[in-house]
Amino acid sequence: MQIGEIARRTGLSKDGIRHYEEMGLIASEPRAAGSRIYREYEPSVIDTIERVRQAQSLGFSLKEIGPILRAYAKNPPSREQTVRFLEDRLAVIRSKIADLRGIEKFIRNKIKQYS
Amino acid sequence: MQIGEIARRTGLSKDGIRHYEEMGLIASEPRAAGSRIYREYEPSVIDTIERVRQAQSLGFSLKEIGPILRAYAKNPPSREQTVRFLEDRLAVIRSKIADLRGIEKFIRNKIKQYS
DNA sequence: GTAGGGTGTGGGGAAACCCCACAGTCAAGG
DNA sequence: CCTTGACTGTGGGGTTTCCCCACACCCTAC
Repeated sequence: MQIGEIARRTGLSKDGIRHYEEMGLIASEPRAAGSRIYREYEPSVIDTIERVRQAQSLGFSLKEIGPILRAYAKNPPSREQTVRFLEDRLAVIRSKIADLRGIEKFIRNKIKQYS
Repeated sequence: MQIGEIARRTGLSKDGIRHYEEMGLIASEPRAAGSRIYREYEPSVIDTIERVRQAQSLGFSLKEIGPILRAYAKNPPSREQTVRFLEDRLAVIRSKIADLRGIEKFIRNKIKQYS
């Protein structure tokens, strides 16, 4: 598969895909085309990209996701590990929510003052 | 006041202060020192920096904050304008909260699945 | 006069891409 | 056979909010 199709199927731009590849999140087989080299992807990278996006939505950076993907591929974590992991993330998300709630409250108070 | 004192009083690093200045958020009087020029700040920039930080916490980028500061200095907005403005921000914050809640729910479901 | 603190500029880096230009590849159509 | 159009590659710059050097100069105190 060429980069364009991966892009269409994942919604991630070509630049984004190349970026993921540079970051070591996905891999391609170089295919010679005249004097040039084109990237040839296996369809499975689509799944990988989707997993990456999920991990991102959990608040991980791409740099963190690389090791995670690799660890996962080598030996999928136990249920317990997974649960612990998810609970950690839950805590992170909740603290972000708490921060935003603080801001929300701040704004509401301001509005009260002004109206 | 020199940059170091501003930094100490605001918690913003010297680099950060120079950055704010480049962005046009604060100003300094150049003061000659031998063959060099040092920045000399008025104490009021401390307040300005604090206002900038507040605006940031409301979700504004530095680029947006410049015009806001200037507009505010020229003619402070009416109560109505202020309220409308704050309500907009409130909406933004709330939608961010909603996004995070979605993620929270997602993680909670995952945890249920696994445990 | 030298040490120690402050300050200046310039440059590189981080995050996760976007966007543009220029150029080569390839298949279809005339 | 050649052109056209869609696709791809690389290289470079830009975004945002600073951080972190390195090197050099300023000034004060001892």
